[in-house]
Amino acid sequence: MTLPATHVACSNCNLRDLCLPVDLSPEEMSRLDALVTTRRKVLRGGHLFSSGDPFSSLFAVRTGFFKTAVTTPDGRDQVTGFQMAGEIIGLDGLAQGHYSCDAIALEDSEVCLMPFERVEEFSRAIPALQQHVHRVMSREIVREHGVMMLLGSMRAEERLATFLLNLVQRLHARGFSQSELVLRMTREEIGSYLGMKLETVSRTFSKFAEAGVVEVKQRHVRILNTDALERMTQAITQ
Amino acid sequence: MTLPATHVACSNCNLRDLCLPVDLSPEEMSRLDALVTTRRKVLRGGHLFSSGDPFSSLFAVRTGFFKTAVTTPDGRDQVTGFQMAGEIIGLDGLAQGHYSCDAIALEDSEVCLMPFERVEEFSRAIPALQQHVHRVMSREIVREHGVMMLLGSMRAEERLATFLLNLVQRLHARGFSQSELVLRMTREEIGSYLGMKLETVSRTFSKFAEAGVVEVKQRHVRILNTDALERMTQAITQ
DNA sequence: CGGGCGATTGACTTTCGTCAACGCGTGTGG
DNA sequence: CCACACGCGTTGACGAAAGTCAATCGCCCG
Repeated sequence: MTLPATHVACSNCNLRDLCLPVDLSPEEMSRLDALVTTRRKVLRGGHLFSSGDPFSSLFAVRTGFFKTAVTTPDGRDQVTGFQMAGEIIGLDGLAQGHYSCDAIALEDSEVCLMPFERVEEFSRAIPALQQHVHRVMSREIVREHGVMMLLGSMRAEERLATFLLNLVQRLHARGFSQSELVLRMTREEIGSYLGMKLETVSRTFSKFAEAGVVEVKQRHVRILNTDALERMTQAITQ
Repeated sequence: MTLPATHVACSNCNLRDLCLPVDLSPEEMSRLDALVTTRRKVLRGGHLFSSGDPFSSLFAVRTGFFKTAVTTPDGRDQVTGFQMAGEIIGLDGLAQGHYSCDAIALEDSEVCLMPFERVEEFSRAIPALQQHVHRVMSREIVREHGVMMLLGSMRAEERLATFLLNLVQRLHARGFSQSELVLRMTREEIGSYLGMKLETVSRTFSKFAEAGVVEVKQRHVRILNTDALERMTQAITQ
C-alpha cells in the first residue's frame, strides 16, 4: 500500500500556509527544507501507520484524505478524526514511543514525513517553529474538547449538523465550495466518529433533506441552508 | 477565591516524578527551579482560570483536585477532565492565546505556575525537558482519544466502570488505596464527563452495588471486585 | 453487465433521559 | 448542641431517542 518515497522541499510548497504558518527569515526557511525529507504515497484503504508501530515521524497531509481510529481489545473501534491537506497526523505517537491509533487513507493520498527528532532539533534553534509545534498540539487538544462536547451532550441532529459545518468550513479554507462537498467516508465511519450507528446517520441525513436543509445523493452533499444547520447545532435540548 | 502566591523550588518537590519525570543533570535541575516561580492556592469552587482568560502559564496540581469544562454558547457544559496532584492543566490555552475551558477546584487546592514563555525558553536549552513537554501534550491527546472511545462506543455501565478504574489507578499511583476512593465530584459532574445524566450515574452505581462489585455510600466508593469491573469495560455489547 | 458494498427505510426493542418524589447528611445558625 | 434547611443522591414511572434486525435499493467498479 505504501509506495516509494520522493524528495522534496517546503519552501515553495503551496500548502505552507496551512501546515507551517510561521514567519521565518529566508535563512530559517531554507533550513526548514531539511525538515521534510520525503513524501510518501498511500493508496486508498492503505495504512499510513498502525497502532503499535514505532513512532518516528509526524505526517503532513499533502493530498488526499485520512481517518484516524483507535481500537479496543474487544474489537470495537472509534474514529478519532478525519484529516485533509495541510493537517498533521501522528501527534499521539510520542506519548509512548509508538502510535496509539491507525491512520488510514480514505482516498489515494500523499503525505510529507517530518522525522520528529528533526522537528525537535529545529524547534530548539527556531523559536517560531517551536511555538508552531506547540500550537499544533494544543489545537489538537482543543479540537478533541469539541468532539467530547459533541459526543457527550449533543443529540444526533446536532452532531451531524456540527460535523457537516466543520467539514465544509475546512474545505472552504482550502478553496472548495462553501455549500457543496463530497464525503470521503462511509456512513459507518461518520457514525463511529459521531458516536451513532450508521442507520441513524442515514436517517438524520434524510431528515435534513426532507426539511430542505441539505440535498443528499449518496456521498454528494449540498448545503441549502447554512443558517438552519447552524441553528441546529445550538438547539437547546433541555 | 485566588489567594496570594508564594515562592518555591522544584528540585526537592516530592511530586517531581509525577510532573517532571526527566533525567536531568544537577546543573540542569537547578536551572529548572526557575521554571516554577510561584504557587497559588485555589479554594473549593474557585476558578483557576476561565474560558477566554489570556493564556500565560501552565499549572501543575500540587495538592487538591480540579475539573476542566467547556461551555457552549447556549449554556450546556461538558466536563473534559479531572486533574489530581502532579497533573498539568492549561495545555488548551496556547492554541489561541487564551484558555478555552474553565478550570475549577473541587476541593481546596494548590498549583504551581509555569509561565509558558519560560517553559519554551528552557525547552530550547534542555532537550530532555523539551521532550517531556511534548510527551505531556501527546499524553493529553491520547487520553482524549480514550474519552472519545468511551463517549462514542460504550454504554453506561462500561463508562462508569472505566471511569472508576481509571480514577483508582491514578490514586494508587499517588500512594492511595487500590480499592477505596472518595469521589471529589458530584454525580452530575461525573455524568457530564461520561456523557450521561446524573440519574443514570446514580442508577448505575446502584446496579454495581447490587451486583456486589462495589460498595457505595454517597461519595465513598469501595471496589470489591476489580476483575468484574474490568470485565465490564470490555463487554461486547452486540 | 453483473456483483457486491454501501445506503436507505421500516418495524420493533432497548437504553437512557425526563419528571417527580423522597431521603440522607452535612453544615450552619439559633 | 440541636434542629432545620438545603444540596446532593436515590429511586420510580414513563417517554423519547437511538440501536437492532432485516429487507431492499442503487451505485460503482470491475
